[in-house]
Parts: sequence; C-alpha cells; structure tokens
Amino acid sequence: MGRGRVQLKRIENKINRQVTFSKRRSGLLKKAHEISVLCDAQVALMVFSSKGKLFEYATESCMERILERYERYSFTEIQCATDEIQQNGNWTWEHAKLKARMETLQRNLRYPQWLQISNTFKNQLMVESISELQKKDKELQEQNNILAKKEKEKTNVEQAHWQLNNNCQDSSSMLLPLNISSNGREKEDNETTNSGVLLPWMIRHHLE
Amino acid sequence: MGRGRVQLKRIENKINRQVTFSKRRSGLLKKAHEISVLCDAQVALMVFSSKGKLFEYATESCMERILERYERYSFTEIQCATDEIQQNGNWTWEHAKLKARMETLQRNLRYPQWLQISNTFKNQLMVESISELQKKDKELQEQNNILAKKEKEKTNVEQAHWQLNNNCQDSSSMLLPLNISSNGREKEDNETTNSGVLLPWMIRHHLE
DNA sequence: ACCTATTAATAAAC
DNA sequence: TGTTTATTAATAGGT
Repeated sequence: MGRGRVQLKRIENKINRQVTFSKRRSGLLKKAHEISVLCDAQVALMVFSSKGKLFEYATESCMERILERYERYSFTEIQCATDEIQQNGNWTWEHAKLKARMETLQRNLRYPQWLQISNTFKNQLMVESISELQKKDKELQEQNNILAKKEKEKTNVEQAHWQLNNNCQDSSSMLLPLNISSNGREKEDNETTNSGVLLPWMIRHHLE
Repeated sequence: MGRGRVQLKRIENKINRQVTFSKRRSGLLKKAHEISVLCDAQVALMVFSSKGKLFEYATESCMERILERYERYSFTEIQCATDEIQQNGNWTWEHAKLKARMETLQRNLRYPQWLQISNTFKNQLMVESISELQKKDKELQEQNNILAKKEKEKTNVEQAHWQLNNNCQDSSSMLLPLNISSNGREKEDNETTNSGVLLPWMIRHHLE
C-alpha cells in the first residue's frame, strides 16, 4: 500500500527506514489495540527501534500481567512435555522427539538461571493455572450441554463422555511438579464439572 | 477494509469474532515481521485469544532474549528516575512527580516479588546496558564526525561539544546501583570516545 | 507533518 | 478452514 510495491528486506536508506518505522509502528500498535478490542484478546507488543528505543503496547494497561501469563502458559507447556515423557517412559521411540520439544520450550521460557523462583510462587503458578482451567472447563461444559441437547441419541452422548474421560485418564500417573494446597482431588473427579479441579497438564487436551 | 466500516468495539457474534480474530491475528503477525525486517527492529508480540490460546511472534527466533532486553530497558528507566530524584534532592517540588513516575515504571517492570534477582545478574545487567550504550555511543560519534566536517565553523563545533559534556556532567553525583567490575572510570572520561564507558542512566540523554 | 496514488488488509458471503 | 470480491485502511513517495 503506497506508491509501488515494497520488497521484504531491510530498507537501506537510513531516512526512509526511520520514516517507515515511525509509520508502521503506529499502524502496528493500532492494529494490536483493534484486535484486542474487537476480538476480546489480550495482547502484548514490544518494539525496539534499531536505535534501541522501546515502544510498547499492552492490553488493559499492564504489560506485567500479560508477561506473567506468558510465563504461566510456557510453564504449563513444559509441564505437558514432561508429562508426555513420563507417560511414554524413558525408552520409547518418542523420547528423543519429546526431549527436543521440551528443550525448545525451555529455551523459550522466561526462567533464566538468574531467576530463583520461590517455591511459594511455583505454588501460585499452579493455583492460577487451575483457575484459568476452571473457566475453560465451564465453557466446555456449556458447549457439551448444547451438544447433548442437540443430539438426543444416547449413543452419541455416551461417546462424547467416553472421550472426555479418555483424555483425563492418565492424570493419576502424571508427575506432580509441586504439592499444591488442594491436591489429592484430581483423581476422584473425572467428570468435568464446574467445581472439578483440572490440573495444568490437562490444558492442551482441551484446547487444541 | 472490507465490506462496510467496522466499529471499534467487541464483536458480539461469537462466530464473527473468532473469524475476525483468526484473520487479524495473521495480519498482525505479518506486520510485526515486516517492520522487523524492513526497519531492522526487534519485535515481540504475544496474543492470547479469548479462549486462552497463545499466539506469538518474536524476531530472531527467541522471545526470551527480547523479554530480557525489555527488563534491562525498564531497569534502566527506573534507574534514571531514581537518579533524577537523587539529583533534585528529596524536597524539591519535582519530588512527588518523579516518585509517581518511578512507581508507574516499577509497576510495569517485570520484577515481581517472587523473582529473587541475584546480585550477579544485576551486575550483568549493568554490563549489558553498557555494551548497548557503547554501540550507541559509537553511532553518535560517527554522526558527530559527519556534522563536524559539514560545519567547519569553529563556534558550531565547540557548541556541540559543550552540549555533550553538559549532558554527562552529573554522572559523578549519580547513585551507583551496584558496583561493577570496571567502576571508578566514568568520571575521568567525559569525552564520548569509542572506549569510554557510558553508564545506564545516560541512555536517556542520548536517545531522546 | 501533510497529501494522494497505490497497494494491502479484510468483512461479508460462500 | 479456505477462496473470492467489494471496500476500506495503511502507507510509500513526494512536498
């Protein structure tokens, strides 16, 4: 958009580069804001100019919260990968693949050596993960109810239920990264009820 | 862009919202990538859908590095604010204003209570800030050289030099947040030479 | 910073 | 989810 096409490569002319940066930066920030409002999404955006100046946008005024959420999400991803390894045993053919995936995740995760995360915080991470999951759980439940109404055939309803149980069936064999205050409940509550507690490593099964 | 204008408010229809999210998300990621390539910028973008799924983009493959840079930047900003307070004394009329600014920065900074940052790392932060500054310093030096050539009038040259010195003059009265291995040099080196060490709180003077 | 010819993004419909 | 198309939005180049 503009007079003539633009190649996707570094603009060599310094002035043009700076002008384009200024224009596109405001465009990018605007679009970040728009998607957050239109689609009810949470967005964090950081742009460092080539000179090193920072421009940022964050939904709901606080970058901090979104970055913490990012950590929580990545933390859960690593947990999932770890659990997969646990499930599959250390000598299955998938081990190498999973280990590689986990290393990638770990590399991307914001817990460098210099961060000494307190155990208290790890606990809090779990609690927060759980509350997010409960929200999702509720949504799923609603969807299920709608589906159940829609398809009155008993076989269909049973199949869906079986699928849910199947996804959660391994929770008892998974490794708990930390004891949490309300632990010991996850096994007896296989139904995804509103009050049922879902643990972090279950996120993926439900979301993807 | 599309059939009809769009109001900047949450799309109530769930389907439309999801479709729009999907389209705009890819648009946003694309634009984030474009500005990074065209303008040589470093970009980090995180988008959480309303369902809680994460989509991210980061320049040069690694979100981690950009987030660390963000921390470094924010750290420096706080340092600057602290220094300003130090400079102005605790009872000047600007104190309240500066304190408020610092609190805002602190709120946005990614060092929550649960992060126990090691002293070693703080030291490293300083070193990294310095190396970034040295790069900027070099660029400024080049620009100065060009300017100096351009305007051969001695008065102009002297004025520019005075300005530089003026910006750095308070370095000796600023508070060092930590001792760094190469400290004790910043005072004797007022010329912005390539080898001269610039300390973090000087960033702002040069960049804004 | 402001102006416009153009291209790019995308809303709606399928 | 992918494709098409009418339309609006972003912006490159110039002033």
